[in-house]
Formats: sequence, structure tokens, C-alpha cells
Amino acid sequence: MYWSKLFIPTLRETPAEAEVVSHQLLLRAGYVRQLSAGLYSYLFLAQRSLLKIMRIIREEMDAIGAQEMLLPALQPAEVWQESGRWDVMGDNMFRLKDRFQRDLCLGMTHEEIMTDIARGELRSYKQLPQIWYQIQTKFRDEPRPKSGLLRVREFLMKDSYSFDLDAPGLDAAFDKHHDAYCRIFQRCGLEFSAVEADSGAMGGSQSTEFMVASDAGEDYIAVCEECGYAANLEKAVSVPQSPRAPDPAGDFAPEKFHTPGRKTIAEVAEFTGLPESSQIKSLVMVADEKPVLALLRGDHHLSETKFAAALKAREIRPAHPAEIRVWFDADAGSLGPVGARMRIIADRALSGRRNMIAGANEDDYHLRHVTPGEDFEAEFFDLRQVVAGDTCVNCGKPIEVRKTIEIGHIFKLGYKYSESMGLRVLNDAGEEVTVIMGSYGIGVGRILSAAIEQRHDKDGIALPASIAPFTVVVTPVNRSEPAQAEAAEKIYRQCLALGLDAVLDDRDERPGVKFKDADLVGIPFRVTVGKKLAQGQVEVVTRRTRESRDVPAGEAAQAVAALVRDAA
RNA sequence: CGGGGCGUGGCUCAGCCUGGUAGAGCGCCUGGUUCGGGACCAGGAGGCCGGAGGUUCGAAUCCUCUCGCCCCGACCA
Repeated sequence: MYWSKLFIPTLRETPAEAEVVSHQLLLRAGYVRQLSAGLYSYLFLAQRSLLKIMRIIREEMDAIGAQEMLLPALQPAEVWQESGRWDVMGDNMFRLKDRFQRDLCLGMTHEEIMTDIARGELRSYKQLPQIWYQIQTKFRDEPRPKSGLLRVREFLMKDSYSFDLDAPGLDAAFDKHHDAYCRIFQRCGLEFSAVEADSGAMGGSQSTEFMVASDAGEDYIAVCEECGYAANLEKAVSVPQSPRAPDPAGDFAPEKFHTPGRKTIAEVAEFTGLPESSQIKSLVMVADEKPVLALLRGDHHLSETKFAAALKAREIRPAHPAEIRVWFDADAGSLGPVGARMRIIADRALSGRRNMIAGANEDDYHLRHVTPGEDFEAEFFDLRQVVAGDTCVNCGKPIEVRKTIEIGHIFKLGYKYSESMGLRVLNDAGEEVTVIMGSYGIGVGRILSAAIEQRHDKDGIALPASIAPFTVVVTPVNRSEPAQAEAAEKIYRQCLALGLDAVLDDRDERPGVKFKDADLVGIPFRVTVGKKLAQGQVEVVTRRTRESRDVPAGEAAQAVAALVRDAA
């Protein structure tokens, strides 16, 4: 294609509304324009990249025997009511009514639709297993769209769904997806981690998330470089660092002492001269409308996911100050387990500790010599959030915490949808059995954003050839030199003949403008046709590394093709 | 939903406090000179100052309401 004819609206300056790098660059490089909060138009360049990403996804999905479909985005309430998610999804779902006042929604995901298709058609174990997928726009009424294309209200997802007769079948489908996903992300040039994850509102027994390390991300993962353990922070386990100071030995009774104005763990630590790890942190939570006191070591943080899981609670929240006042007759900052009249659950790191500091449930007073199991009773669970510096439960090496972008998530759904929606087949004994399902998502747009987050520099985007909008740009330096224009045109045609995705920068612009734009847009290879043409030479430049080699003009296209092959 | 910030040509922003006929740079158009990392000269187009109400002789500027966008938090298939 000829650049002069293309719509590539690059910006010299960074638009003010963009905060994260990928967003800034997508706007500056003319890939996207924003219509409204969380709604983006994907312009020519973005669409080319997305099509390449989707082609990779299709190739790998097809390779594991998955079949592509196209499903409605507009969906009737009935199927969501059947699965129970019409209520569960709450405000996250876009809902509307048709002219007959029937309830509809815009699909956030397609478990219900796929299950509905399957239950109408799958009758026999002989038809299993099946893997069906779709690449489509999905909708979520985000409370706060943000970070450019990372959290949006309308987004392109690939979702696949597996149907199996039994658990080993599901395991196989899950593993196939795991492997296919690794290949997809590798081909997209991403550095990623597959981590254990919480299944959340999707339901199901086991799930793995695919995460790309990035400061623009919203998720944290815990990783052990040594043994490969990796988990979402919501779920991660670790061995905490030992308390900073040993507990006082001896069998003491709790003893109240005055701590005027000392409310936070840090203030009490400073006041007592004892480290935070010698304190018991008391958090008042409300789980499914019932008060619960959660206890942690002073320097630890509560994992709300683990807390909810421990109580099997659907909804949890911190208690309001007014509630705390009523229940304890003291304010947050002076609370403790001794004498608390509610369910108490404690993190395992408190098990076996003695003579710690805790709030006295009286404003401006704390207790010393508080011993779990003696001075109060609690149920022990793992409630603690992993922090950097903890050690791995498998190998004892240090755990690292990384900020990440979630680009894929695969779930063993189990029987959640097949049970509620009645998807059953006959097995070889003629008995009716419920089909077991899995679901497997990839955020297509997120791959693009994540790739840019990982691969950019001060000059712009540096995507790998596999997903860059063009593979090579041929740039004549001086258009007024007919020889350069002719040579560039010829090289461009040779690139096309070799199957390279090429663009000829035939704009009547100064060379600096063309170089800057090519760098910004992120075309992996550039053939510069300039003054060395007099000696029959042109330059082949690699965007990422800035490496440049002179080659005879007639061999330039071949040289680029070779570089593309090497990179793949 | 709570807290904060911002809405002025396509983009980045000044002007607002202290009301008096709307500015700069970049981009865009025309002509010319240029041509290896976002050129130069000359000429030109383009703005209901987010919207509505109010105060005032007079509002981009002051007041009220409203809409939108961004950030932090809550939330996050």
C-alpha cells in the first residue's frame, strides 16, 4: 500500500487524557480514537494488528480441533435467568428492553448461549468431546473504564467452550487450551506467566490466568523464579517472614495499657517500641450481613478473596465506623479479639504466637500479653496476602510480586451451566449424564495493549512482525530523486511478491517525518532508499534494535524476508 | 458510588484570581525555497471558550445547575 493514500493520523504530541503508555502510543500512532469512556474506534492500523492476532488465535484453536462460530451479542434474559447469572451479574451487565418490553442484555460472555445450543443438539456421548469458540465483541458496564484499552465497556474476546463426558475429558480439554494459549501468546511476542487463579463469578473448580507483567496492569501475581510457582495474589500462598522480635516467653494474663491517640499499627509499634509483627491486627468485616472479626499479624494484609472463601460468603465488606461503635463500644484503632462478641477468624500466622499486642476494645487502650487460644478462641485459616520477601511454600526461595495485565483465563467450569440449564447426554450404558464444561477466554484487544506495554521505546511502538500492522516500510529519502523513487517502488513490489506485508512511504515529506512516523507506528523493518543508492546500496533497519545493514538494492526484499524468518 | 482534576480552533496549552470585542506553538490550506531524524519564508482558513440559567451596561472570566473526560478509591466475566 501507498502511505500517501492511507489514513494514519499520527500525533506529534501526547493527548492529555492518556495516562498509560499503550494508550498514549495507540492514540499518537493513529491506531485508535476514543468515542466515549471505555469505547474506542479501532482505525486502520489497529484493525490490521487485531486481524493478525485473531489469525494466530484461529490457527492455534483450529489446531486443537476447536470449531469457530458466530453468536448473538444481543441475548434474551431467559437463558441468563436459567443459569442464575441474570441476578449475579448485577450492574455489570448492559440491560435493555425491546419494543414488547421483553428483557434483553448485551452478552458479557457466552456460556449461556453455548450451553443452550449444546442442550438442544448434543444427545449422545458419541458426539463428545466438542470445543466451540467465537471471536466477538462483548460488553460490560464497567463502573470505571480506564487505562486506555485495558478496561473498556466493549471489547473483542475470543472465548471457547468445551463439552466432555467426564472429568478426565475436561482435564484434557483444559490442557489443550493451556498449551494452545502458550503458543498464541508466544507467537504474539509476549512475555507471560500462567498462574493459578480464583474462579470468581464464573464458577468452577480450577482456573489458570495468563498474565503479562506491566505497570499498567491491575492484577498482582506472586511468582517463585526457582520452582516456577505462580499464582494470582488473590490466591497465592507463601511462608511469611518470621516476626521481627520473639514473643515474650511466659504465661501472662492480658494487661491493659494506655495508648492515647495511637490508632494505627505503625503508631502503636512506635509507641510500644515493638515491631508491627508483634501486634494482632483486628479488622471488622461484614460477610453476608453478619459481623466477623478477622485477625492478622500486624504487618500482614487481609486477602479479601481468601476471607470470602474461608467463610464461603457471597458478599463481604469492611464494617462501617458506626457499626463498629455499636458492636465494640470502641472505634477502629483500639479493637481486639479479647471479649469480642462475634465470630473470630484468624490467619494461620497467628497460630502458636504468644503475648502479643492487641486493641483493648476501649478507646485509647491496648492489651499486652494476648495469646491466641488462651485469651480468645478463633478459627484459623489462610487469610493473609502474600508480600514480596515471603518465601515459597514449595522450595523456600523468595517470592516476587508483580503487577500484571490479564490477557487470558481458562476455567474448568464443571457442571455449573450444564446442571442449571439441563445439558445431558446418554452415556454408553444408556444412562443420562450431565455434560462437564470448560470455558477459555482471551482478550484480543488486551493482547495488543499488553504487547505495546512490553515493546515500546521513546520513539514509539515496537511490535513483533507477527502482529505489527505492516512488516516492512520502504522509505525513499528524497522523492525529488527519480532514481530513489523508482528503486523504492521496485523494492516495495519485490517485498509484496515475497509475501511481505509492505507499505511504501511515498509521501512528499521530509525524511525525518517519515522516519519518525515509521518508528512511532512500529513497523518492524524499514528499507531506506537514500544516497547510497548511487553505489547500488540501500539500508535495511530493524526497528527494535536499531541495527542497520547496507545491502544491494536488488537483495533488500530478500534480506527483510530473511530477518522476518529469523525473528519468528 | 466516594475523593480529586480538567473542559478555550484538529493536538498541546495560555488567558480566568483582578469582567471590557479570543491568543500562542504545532497541525491544516496556497505559493516558493528545501530534502538522511518531526525544515524555512510569505500568505490564509479554522473557535457559540462543554451546555443551560443567573449577576452585570458588558461574562471565556463571577454565581448556580448540568453534561462530559481523566486520575485515586470502591468494583473488576
